[in-house]
Amino acid sequence: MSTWEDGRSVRTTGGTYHHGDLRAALVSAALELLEEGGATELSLRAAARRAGVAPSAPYRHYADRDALLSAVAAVGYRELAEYLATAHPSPSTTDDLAAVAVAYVRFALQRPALFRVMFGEPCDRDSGERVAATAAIATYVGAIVERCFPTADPDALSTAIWALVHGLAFLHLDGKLDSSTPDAVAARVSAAVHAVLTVSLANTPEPPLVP
Amino acid sequence: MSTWEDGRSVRTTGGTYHHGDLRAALVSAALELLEEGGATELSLRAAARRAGVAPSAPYRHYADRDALLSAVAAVGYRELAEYLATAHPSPSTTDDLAAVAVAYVRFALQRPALFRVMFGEPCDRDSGERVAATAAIATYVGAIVERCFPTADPDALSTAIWALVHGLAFLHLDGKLDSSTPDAVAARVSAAVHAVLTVSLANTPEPPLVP
DNA sequence: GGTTAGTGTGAGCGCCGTTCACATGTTAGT
DNA sequence: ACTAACATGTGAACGGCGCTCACACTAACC
Repeated sequence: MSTWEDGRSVRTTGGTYHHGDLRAALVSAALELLEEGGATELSLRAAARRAGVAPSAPYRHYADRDALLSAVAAVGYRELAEYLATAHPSPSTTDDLAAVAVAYVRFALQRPALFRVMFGEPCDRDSGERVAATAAIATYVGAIVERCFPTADPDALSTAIWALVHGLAFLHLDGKLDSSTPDAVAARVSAAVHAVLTVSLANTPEPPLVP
Repeated sequence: MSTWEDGRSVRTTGGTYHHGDLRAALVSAALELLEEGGATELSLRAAARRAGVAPSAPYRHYADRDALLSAVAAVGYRELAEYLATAHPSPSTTDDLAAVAVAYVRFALQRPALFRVMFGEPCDRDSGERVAATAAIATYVGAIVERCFPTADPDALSTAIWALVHGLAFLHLDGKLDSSTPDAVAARVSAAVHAVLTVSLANTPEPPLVP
């Protein structure tokens, strides 16, 4: 015993049982590791080390590494949702939409490792937390699109918008698009969103289909 | 010696030196592992095992695991380019563009592990092979966009289009969008592309800015 | 107070990436 | 042709990883 000598006993947030709430402590530890050292540093053992327990302890709370990653991803989704809401409470013009898009990409670039855990890893696609969180994002985007473009096909357009912004995030994240300064990124994202939303049918040989 | 008893000696493609061209053999082995077992199965040791050499041999040709991954990614880029060119040699309408988009997403879903190596991994962003290949993709998309939308801002619109398609690929890959049947995916991609390219300015409160 | 279930421990398995001293085969200089 | 230099592959080793299992402790319940 006496591995930990401080009062890490009862007070951790949302403790569901008596001593220590390791479950939550592991998620925080994992998030810290992610912010500090990127995805490379995130291992079950490292998280356990940081939480002050033996390497095997996490398995009492998470079936395997992927399960912990899913929990981490879930808080990532929540934080992304908050971040977007902060960027604009209820976007209803293309400019508002562009602002939200910029925020989405900024989140990805500010917390690349977390973003990659949320989206880049194939793990536990079907975890309940994950599908719920992504469904929330989808409906959020859907609501925006319906406000901005009431006459368009909401399903197609909202997946398109999400994909556009998501793609911009990943392309910047992977260095396919220059992301040296935040301003340049913001400008590019904004320009891309506006460009795609102002392509007039006049540019195409086909006649416009009135909705 | 006699570790390998077959004729794996001189004939491997593009052999630059005397016996075996391990460099290329490792890439093929890595590609095979990727197709067979996903990203989990891809390790330097496994590739070396499959190539019939000791675990340390690869380090004569690749500085580390990431370097091998970059080489794998490079062939992935080439194959993606071929695949897109096959889908449509010189797209010039929105329908052509949608067809290419569908091909892009289909490639991602047919070879998910390879696609993830190409885009999902943060490794060796600055490897020469990688930047060359992605530059090729960018200019390819740029050419299409210029043919389809001669009056639009080519830079903004082509990054937007690439991001849109790339985002669609990743969202399907990660299960954020249902990808149970190829047809459903193709329909969704096509719809998204068309939706985003037919949003008329009439839907927005702002007056159109003539270019 | 004693049983029982929930939690954490410690040792251990096999795999991984990576390094290093060494062996081998190829090439080049004379 | 002989040797020196070099390029390539070997084998053992290190530490870290995910994961499992038998065991110890501790809280809770009867």
